[in-house]
Amino acid sequence: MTKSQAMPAQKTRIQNQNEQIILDAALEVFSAFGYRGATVDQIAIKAGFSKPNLLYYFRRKEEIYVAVLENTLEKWLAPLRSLNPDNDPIEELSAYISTKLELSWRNPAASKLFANEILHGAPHVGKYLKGPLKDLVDQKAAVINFWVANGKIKHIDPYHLIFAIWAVTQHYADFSVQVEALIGPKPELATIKQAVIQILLGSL
Amino acid sequence: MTKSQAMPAQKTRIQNQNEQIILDAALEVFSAFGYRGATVDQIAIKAGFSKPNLLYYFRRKEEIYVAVLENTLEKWLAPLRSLNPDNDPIEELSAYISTKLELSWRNPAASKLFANEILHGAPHVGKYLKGPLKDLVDQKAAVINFWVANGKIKHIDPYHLIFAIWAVTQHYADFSVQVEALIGPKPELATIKQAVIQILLGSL
DNA sequence: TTCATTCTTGATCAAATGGTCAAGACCAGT
DNA sequence: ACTGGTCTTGACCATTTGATCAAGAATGAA
Repeated sequence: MTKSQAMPAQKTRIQNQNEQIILDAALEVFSAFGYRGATVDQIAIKAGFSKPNLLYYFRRKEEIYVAVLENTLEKWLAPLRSLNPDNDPIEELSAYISTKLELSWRNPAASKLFANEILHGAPHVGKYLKGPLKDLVDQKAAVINFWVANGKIKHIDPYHLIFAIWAVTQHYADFSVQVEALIGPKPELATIKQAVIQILLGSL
Repeated sequence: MTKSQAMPAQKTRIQNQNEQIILDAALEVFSAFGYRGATVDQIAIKAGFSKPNLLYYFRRKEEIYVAVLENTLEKWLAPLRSLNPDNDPIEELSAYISTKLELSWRNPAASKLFANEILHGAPHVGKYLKGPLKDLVDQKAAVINFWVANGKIKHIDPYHLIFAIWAVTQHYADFSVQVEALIGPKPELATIKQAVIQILLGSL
C-alpha cells in the first residue's frame, strides 16, 4: 500500500524549503499580475524551478494562490488583534495605524494581493471575511464603543473608523504608483505616519 | 482608393450606438475580472454581439480596455476640479467627499476598474497620472494650503488629505464585499457620508 | 431600384497556458 | 552498495483565447 496520491503527512526538509521559495515567488507574481494574469511559468521561473517541478509541490495553480493568501492573512490581522482597551485610546489607535502603515509599506506585494482578491469579490476568502475577520472586528468595535461610553474619546462609529484606517494605510501600498506620481518617489514613512494619524484621529 | 484600413473619421449612427453598448459591457467585465481575466467572448456576449463583430468596432482587446478607461477618467476627476477656494473650506471639502462617495457608490464598476489599473502599476494610464492628474492635484493642494495660510483650517498636508479622501471614499466601492461582510448588506449612504466626513475633516 | 459602403458572422488559426506523464536523477536509511 | 521513496524534467496534450478572413446581409444615398 502506497501513500503516493495525497502528499505525505510528514514533510521533507527539501519540501519545506522549496515550498517557501515557491510561495515567495508566487506572492510577487500574483501581486503584480493578479490571479488570472499570473502564469505558472512565471512563478516557476521566478522561483528557479521547472514548471512540472513546481506542480509537483502544488498540484494546481489555484492551490498556490490559496496557500499564498492564507500565508498572508494572519500576518495581516495581527495588529488589530493587539488593540488593548485598558490603555489610552489615542495611544492605542496611533500605534495601530503606525503598525498597519509599516506593514503595508514593507509588504506592498501582500497588500496588493489582498486588495486584488477583495476587489474581485473575494472568491477565495469570502468565508474568512464573514467568519474570523468579522468576529475580530466586532470585538474591536466593542472596544472602541467602550472608550466612547467612558468618555475617553468623542462619539464615533467604530466600524467606519476601522474602515478608514484600513483604507488609508493600504492606500499607500496599493496605490503607490499614483502616490509616487503625485508627490514624487520614496516619500518618508515618518511623514506619512504623522499626516495620517492627524487626519484620522484628529476628530477624537 | 479605399479608406478601409483605418476606421473612417466620420462615425456612423450605428457605430456610435454600438460602441457605447460595447463600452458599457466591457466596463462590467473588465471591472469584475481584471484586464487579463476578462475575455473578448465575455464582453461580446454581455454586449450581445458576435466576437468578430465586436472586433470590428475595436480591433484589439487592449483597445477596448483603453477606451473604457479613458471614458471613465474624466468623470472620475470632475468633482475635485470644482473645489472652490472662495467658499468655506469645510463646506467645500464636505461637498467634495460627499460627491466622491456618491460617485463611487453609484459606479462601483468604474471605481474597481480604476483601482485595478493602479494596483497593477498603471500600465495604461501612467502618463495620465504624471500629467493632467498631477497638475490638477497640485493646483488643488495649493487651494488647501491657501486656506491653511489664511487660518481658515488647521495646518494639514494637503496631498495626504486628498489621498485620505480618495482612499476612504473608494474603499466603500472597491472593498464593498468586505464592507458588507462586516456590517451587513446595503449600508445607508447617508450614514457612511456622515461618519466619513466626521473622521476625515474632524481635525480641521 | 441600384450599388457602394457598412455591418455581421461561421469557420478557422496560432499562440499561450494549465496540467500530465514516464523516465531518470538524487537522497537517505540500512 | 542496495533500495525504496523523493525529487526533477523534457516532451506532450487539451483547452482557452485573441485575432483573422472571406463571404454574405443590411443600410442608405442617388
